[in-house]
Amino acid sequence: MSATVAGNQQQYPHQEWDINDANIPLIREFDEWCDWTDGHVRKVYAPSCEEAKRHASGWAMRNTNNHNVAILKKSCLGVLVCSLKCTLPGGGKVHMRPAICDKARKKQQGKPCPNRQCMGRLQIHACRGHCGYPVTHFWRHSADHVVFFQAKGVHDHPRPEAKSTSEARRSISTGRRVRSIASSLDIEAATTDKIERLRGTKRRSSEMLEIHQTQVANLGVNENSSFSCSCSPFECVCGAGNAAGNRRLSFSSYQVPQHYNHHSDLHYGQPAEHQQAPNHPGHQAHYQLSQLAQLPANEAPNYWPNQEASTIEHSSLGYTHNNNNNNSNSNNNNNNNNNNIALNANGQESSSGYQTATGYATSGYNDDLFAPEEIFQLDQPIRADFGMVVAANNSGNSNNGSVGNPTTSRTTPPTLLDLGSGTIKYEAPEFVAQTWNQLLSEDSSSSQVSVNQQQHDNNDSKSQTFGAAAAYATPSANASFWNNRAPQQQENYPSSGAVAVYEPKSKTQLVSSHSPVAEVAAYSAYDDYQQQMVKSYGTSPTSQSPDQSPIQHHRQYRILQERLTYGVQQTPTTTTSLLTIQSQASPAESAYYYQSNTGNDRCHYSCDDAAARLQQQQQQQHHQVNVNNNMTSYTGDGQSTVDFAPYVDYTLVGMLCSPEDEESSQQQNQHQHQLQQQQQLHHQHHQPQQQPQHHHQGFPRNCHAPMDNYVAHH
DNA sequence: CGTTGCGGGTTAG
DNA sequence: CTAACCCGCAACG
Ligand SMILES: [Zn+2]
Ligand SMILES: [Zn+2]
Repeated sequence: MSATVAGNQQQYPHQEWDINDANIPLIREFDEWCDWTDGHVRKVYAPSCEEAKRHASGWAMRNTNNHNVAILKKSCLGVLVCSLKCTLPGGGKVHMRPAICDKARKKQQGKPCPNRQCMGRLQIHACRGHCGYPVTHFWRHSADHVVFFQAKGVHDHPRPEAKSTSEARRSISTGRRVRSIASSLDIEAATTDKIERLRGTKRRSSEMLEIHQTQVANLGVNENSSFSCSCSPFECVCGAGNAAGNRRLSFSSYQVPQHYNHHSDLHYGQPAEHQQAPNHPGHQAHYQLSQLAQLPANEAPNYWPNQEASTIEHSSLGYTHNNNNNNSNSNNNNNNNNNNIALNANGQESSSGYQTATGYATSGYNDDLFAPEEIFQLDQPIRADFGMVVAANNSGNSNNGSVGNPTTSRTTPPTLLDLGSGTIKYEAPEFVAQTWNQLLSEDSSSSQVSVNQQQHDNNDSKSQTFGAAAAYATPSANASFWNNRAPQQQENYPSSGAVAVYEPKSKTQLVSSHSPVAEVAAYSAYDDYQQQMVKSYGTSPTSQSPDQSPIQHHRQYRILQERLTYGVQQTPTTTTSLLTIQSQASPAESAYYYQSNTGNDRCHYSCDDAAARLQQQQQQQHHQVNVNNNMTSYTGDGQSTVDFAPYVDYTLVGMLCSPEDEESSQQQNQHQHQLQQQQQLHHQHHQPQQQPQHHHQGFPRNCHAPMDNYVAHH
């Protein structure tokens, strides 16, 4: 993960910093941008990182009032899934992006499933990854515009489609329908992710889109293969044809050039082995530096008060720890957080695993699938590409694949790590050093954990860190050690538990948010809903089934239009299990997991802290890690893994429509779920997710504990 | 029409 | 005391 903080820390357990800390850690290196951080993660982004400045995330995060001016807090809205949990033709699952705005989100719920064949409705799978509550992201800016990011909790749901995708869909929706939007979605998702990864930082939505397109173009439909392009007949953008061969190329174009973006890039294509990517430490760093200089202070939000950069602490690292902490929530007080955790890096993403998993697969090309809007044709192609690649690499698995992609996938389950990042820097003092002030804020609870993390990071991190640091930093130090930690998680796929059910009619509630409880209810409802569906149609609920009755078709048809909007995703979840399977790469790379952590972990970490940390470190590590790694093949990054998978599926997909595919994907999902469950078992605390808890019930405490200080504004 | 931030206010734990 | 949420407002695109 992240940037390295000044030396010590990492090496030492504490290293970590907390968002609430009064002092800003010195940073050596900046982390590379990660859209899909999962788990308790800490990252430090360069002032030049646009995504960071925008407080962006692949996850649908909405702003939440923590009454702390200095720290921006956001909570996860989860993902929109099909009430029937159908599998897309491609094997993927529906995983649309929830609207950030409450009003818009409400409208999304209850809409027909994008999968034409499916009679299901969209429902929100609320995030309960942080002690039963949604995963939270905290953003703070130092005086020098360095952006500090801290995430708490591991997402217990698949990744929603990329923002760009949803945007595209939206725009499109107005328009026509192309074929399988759904599939597109899936694809896109996959692709985008991939792309992003490839690019690394860049990605913005716009970029993303572009990429997709290009890719698409390149990819084209596959020839024969399974996919056909999603483009509308008239509008085919992708160029279908070629796909495979091109695919890579296309990618490469993007990716390649860029340095690696760490993970992404290379990984993709490559088989696990490559995983690593090149490190290029150097340049990035450089640029960062320069940028830093450039940036005006103003722009940045003030989350962190400026402190200036001082050089600072580095060593301390521990810096500081937080004492001060603020909490993110200001409401009241501040406490401190305590410690920090550290984790490592790499992972950044880790969690996602499930997501990834899903995925992809297929894509759908099926026309069937989608509905009207489908717009995204592009995506599909893309995926294909990816998929292709992946497939090649991994081939075997159909799973999700995972492997390859970083993007989606789960990446990492392994990854997780939280912390990790910060390091203090000595070195580049200039940059970073800062002190924060503290603002307070919530949680940051993290405290303690000292774990380290780095390793993961390493891998991931490798990529992540940029240059400068790299250069000097002790590489070894950080990385080496390792031992530490990196937690990873697996994916827990959420069983659906969380999902809100869409209740037919009435309620369209927004589930997402918060209370764990609500969700529960949903569930049950959900089941009912399904039953109903079944009865009605007689056929299997899921759309998938090839055999639909005419009637169904009609319905679907109708639905399609509605769907336009929705996205589908490929089965992400599955991945996890897959992942495990996979290959893995060398353990080394991968991160470690914390299993425990993962799900619960988070809480632990944040919440429990110390204990958690210990456990994590020790335990997790390896096992998990390995697994993860393997899975991913790709490398380190968590993310990636998953994504690829889809591809793999892809091939399979060709068949797409066939139910089978779905099944496989489902299976995967199941696996994930199982994993999750297992994890959960381990951690009872967490309960929240599984059952319905009502609000606060359970976990919270655990979680809370950590927190500490903050300031309150008010 | 939707995203992003802000911030007042409430409330469960 | 905390933190999760609700809700409205405003700027922006
Ligand atoms: Zn469905
Ligand atoms: Zn989430």
